[in-house]
Amino acid sequence: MNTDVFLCSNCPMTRTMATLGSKWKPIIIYTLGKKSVRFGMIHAKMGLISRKVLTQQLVELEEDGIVARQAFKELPPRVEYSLTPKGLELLPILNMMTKWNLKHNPTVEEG
Amino acid sequence: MNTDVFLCSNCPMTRTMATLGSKWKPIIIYTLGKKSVRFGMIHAKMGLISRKVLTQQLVELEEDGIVARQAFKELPPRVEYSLTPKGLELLPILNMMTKWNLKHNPTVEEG
DNA sequence: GATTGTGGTAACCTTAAAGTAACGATTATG
DNA sequence: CATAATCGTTACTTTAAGGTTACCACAATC
Repeated sequence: MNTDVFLCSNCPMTRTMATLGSKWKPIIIYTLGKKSVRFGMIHAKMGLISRKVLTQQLVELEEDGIVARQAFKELPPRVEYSLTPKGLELLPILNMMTKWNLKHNPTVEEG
Repeated sequence: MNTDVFLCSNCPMTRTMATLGSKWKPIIIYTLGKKSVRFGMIHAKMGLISRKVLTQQLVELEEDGIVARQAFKELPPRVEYSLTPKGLELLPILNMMTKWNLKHNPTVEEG
């Protein structure tokens, strides 16, 4: 019988979850999709996220090479975010998660 | 231009992340794989998780229909956990996440 | 009658993530 | 010189997740 202990710190799945597994990151990635989107527009689309947290998450996503940030030297400032190739490759995974959920969870109507 | 606000509460991806996106759940699912595994064995394999948290996560996974719990009427007690069909369908998704990470993140050797 | 093995539970504490509210920089506009 | 627009930052508070320790039930064994 296999009794090897699973080593979290070195597990690619755990690292992926550590990268994506926050409340907002998957939604940010989905919101960006294949487009380049301004900070204010991301914020508006996501509705309830605070600007502080959105900034934080975007910085982390950029550090992880998932999102690219492009700042234009204009005033008032304009900053656009888009997915890198690495980030784009997450879209099919997020899509599978969506399909899995739709298949197994009957849609809940609230309110 | 599309300015629709994204509704998190009704988003299948967000619901999926809410279901899976904890520190331990993906590892539990991966540890179970296609087998039926005793509580103590899961705990031993996962190394650092506390029994309290493991119990908690297993209860939630069972409530979400991802894991099945089978208690044998023996003493000392024996309880085995396994993935339901719904849970088994997560394995390829977790696998894609693993592949994505291995492709993009050079393995880090620590210690 | 003390010890072992198994799958838990209960009470409490710590830490990490997220939320809130106010402010900063810069230029154009009125 | 006050206001608006845009993308932030800073300091502080709240909330949720996870961790720690000790305990319980029950039968078999010594």
